[in-house]
Amino acid sequence: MPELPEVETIRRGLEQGLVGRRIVDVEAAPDRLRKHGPCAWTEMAGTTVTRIDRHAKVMRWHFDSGHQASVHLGMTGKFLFSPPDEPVRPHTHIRWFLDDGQELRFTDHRRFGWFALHPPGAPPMDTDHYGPDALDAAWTPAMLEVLLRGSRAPLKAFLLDQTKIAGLGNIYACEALWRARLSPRRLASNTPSSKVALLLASCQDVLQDSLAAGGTSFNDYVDSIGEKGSFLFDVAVFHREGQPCPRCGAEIRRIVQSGRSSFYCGGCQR
DNA sequence: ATGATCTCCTGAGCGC
DNA sequence: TGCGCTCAGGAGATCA
Repeated sequence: MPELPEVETIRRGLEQGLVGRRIVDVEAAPDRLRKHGPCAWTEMAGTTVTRIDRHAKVMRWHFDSGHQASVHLGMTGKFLFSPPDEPVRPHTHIRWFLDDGQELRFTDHRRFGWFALHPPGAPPMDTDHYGPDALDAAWTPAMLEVLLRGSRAPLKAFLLDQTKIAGLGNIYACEALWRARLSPRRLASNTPSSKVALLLASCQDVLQDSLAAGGTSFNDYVDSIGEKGSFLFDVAVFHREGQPCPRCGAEIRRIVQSGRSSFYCGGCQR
C-alpha cells in the first residue's frame, strides 16, 4: 500500500531510470485502469520525460511534448524496469519501450491506481482539491490547528482526509497518532492546543523515518527497481493487534473507523 | 456542508 | 486438497 514515502522512493527510482530517456513506443490496455485522462497513452510514444515531481501520493510526469501525466499507485500499483525478454506479468497495463532497450512496466492487480495523461496546455487538476503535502516545509502548528478546529471528524479520519493534509494513508496515520499519544477516536476539534505541534511533528517524522528506510515494505510493495523496502522502518502499532505497546506495554487494539482499521494503544493514546 | 458509507478490484487467508 | 467466503484499502460517488 504505497503512501507518501513509498511514492517518493518510486519517484526517485523513476527519476534515475526514466527521466531523459526517449520513449520509443508504448503498449497499453486503455480500459484496464479506472481513470486514464483525456489522452491515449500511446501519445507518449516519441516523447521524453523531462521531470517527475510529486504531491502527496500522486506523481506528476512532465514530457518534452508538453503533456503531463498524473500517476496514482492506488493499493497495488508498481513500476518495474525489465529487460525486453522478461516475461510480462499478469495485470501489466502499460509498457514503455525505452531508447536504451529497457522496458518500464506498470502493473496493478487491484486496479485502484490511475495513470492520467493530459495534453499540452491543459495541466492536470487531479490534486487541486488536496491540502498541502504532509512534508511541505510551509506547515506550521498554527495552520494545522485551524484545520483541526474546523473538523468534526475523528482524528484518524482527519489525517486520512487528503484535502486537509495530503500524503498520509492508513499505516502512517496510525503510527503518527501513536507517536503523538493521541487516540484515533478523539475528535479532531478536541485536540489540545498543547498537542498540535507534536501531532504535526509526528506526522512528518513518521514519513521521514519511513522515507529514510526506503518505504515500509508491507505486503507487495517494491520500488521501481523491484527491490523491497529495506524494512528498517519500525511499526509500533499497525497490524499489531493484541501485542503489547512498545512504549507502555498495554495491549494494542483494533477498531474500525469509516470502514478502515485503526490500530492504537488504549494505554497511552488519549 | 459535512462526515459516513458504498463502491471499485483481486489475491491472501481462512474455515469447512 | 480445494472450494468459497471475507477482508483489505485509496479515494471518488453517493447517502444521510
